[in-house]
Amino acid sequence: MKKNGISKSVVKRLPRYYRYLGELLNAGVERISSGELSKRMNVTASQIRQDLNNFGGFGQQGYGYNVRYLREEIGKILGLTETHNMIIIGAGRIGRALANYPFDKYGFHTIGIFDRDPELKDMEVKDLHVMMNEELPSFINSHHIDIAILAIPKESATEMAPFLCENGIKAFMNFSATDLNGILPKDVIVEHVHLSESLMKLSYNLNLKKTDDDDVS
Amino acid sequence: MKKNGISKSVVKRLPRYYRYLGELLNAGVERISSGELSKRMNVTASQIRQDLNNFGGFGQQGYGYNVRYLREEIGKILGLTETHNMIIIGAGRIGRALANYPFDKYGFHTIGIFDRDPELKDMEVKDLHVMMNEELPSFINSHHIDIAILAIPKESATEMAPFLCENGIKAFMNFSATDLNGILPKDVIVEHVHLSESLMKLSYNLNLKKTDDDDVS
DNA sequence: TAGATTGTTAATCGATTAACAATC
DNA sequence: TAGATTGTTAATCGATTAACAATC
Repeated sequence: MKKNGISKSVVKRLPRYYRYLGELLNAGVERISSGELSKRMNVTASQIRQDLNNFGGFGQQGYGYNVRYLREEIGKILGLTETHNMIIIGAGRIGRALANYPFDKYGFHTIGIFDRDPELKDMEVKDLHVMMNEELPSFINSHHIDIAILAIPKESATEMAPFLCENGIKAFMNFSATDLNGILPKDVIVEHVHLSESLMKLSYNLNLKKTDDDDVS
Repeated sequence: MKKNGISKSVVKRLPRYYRYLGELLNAGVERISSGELSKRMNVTASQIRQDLNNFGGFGQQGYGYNVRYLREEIGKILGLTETHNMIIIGAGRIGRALANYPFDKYGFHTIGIFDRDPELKDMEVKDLHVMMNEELPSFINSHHIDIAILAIPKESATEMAPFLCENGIKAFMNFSATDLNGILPKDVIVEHVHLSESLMKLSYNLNLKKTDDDDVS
């Protein structure tokens, strides 16, 4: 197995580069130097060059980087040249909102949304109809699913995630308040979105600022 | 101004400690050692002790940490002892889903939801009625708002965020695909939730795994 | 060619882990 | 008291920044 030499910090920055390059492209900018980009993105030019050179030399001395080309290359690295099929587990407000979210723009297509509540069966969500959890195994079996989005409470998530793995799911975007620790095969990929914890970080910083301001006065 | 000596990496872990301690408390666990907690959380015991000792000595040699006490102290550090009022900008699916999200559990109360679309005016969302953006200044003025959640597209966000700052907002939870770079006062706090970029990270890792698997076969 | 800017090596900085004396 | 486990210092590791030779 090829060892993965790229650090998480670098990978986390790739989508951000991709986004800025997209904006530049839209603005009709043809080329950009690491120095210019660093100013826009509020990072060091050094970091940009280091990050990119993990994957190859995409620039040219004396010229900089071709915006379109660099964006395409980062897209390839991120796997955005292929489309990804997703299912959403949970047809509550969050699940439905995510089904309507414009992920298609980047090739992430939601092709199924599931719930356990019979009341929601067949409910129309975007261009889909809510299916029951019992239908999951056969659906997964007959479609190629890359990602399952868990839009359910943590109790359901700890139950559903292993079940989905048994049925072949290899990657999750998890909105529930659990890390799914120790209940999934080690090769399964999980991306957590802990909304409450994001608010807590905000709260911490607000609290900090308040204390600082008090010191000043 | 008291300089903030706590690193972002540490702060990011605090809500997670808080969550695990809450689970332990619910499970009736009275005390826990850094070693025990480290196993559950998949971090080193050293890191836990280092992290906590940034804020004070909450443990006791030979005993460990009292779960209830430690959780309370982390709650204080995170500012969860006070309630926070929030407004949601954007009454689309995401905005409405967030209005119904159980943030109240941690003292984050949504007291207003706004949109620019007259069609949505007065629409019922949870226990609220959608207000128009024009009403924002007077609403902010007559209520104490800690956080504004931006559940709008990036074009609207780059317009609304500075406007909200002018009207006294000091912290944002930003769901739009922009960093709001350079358009806000430096003391304003922003927490970004870039959902598309989370999917891209997933995609990167899926891509990586696929390549690795190919090497093996 | 001269100027600009990359790719890359070396230096610095910060975060994580290890170790252990203090102490409950 | 002896055993356990913290708080904290020291060592290691990794990530970021600086510097500069290569080169377009």
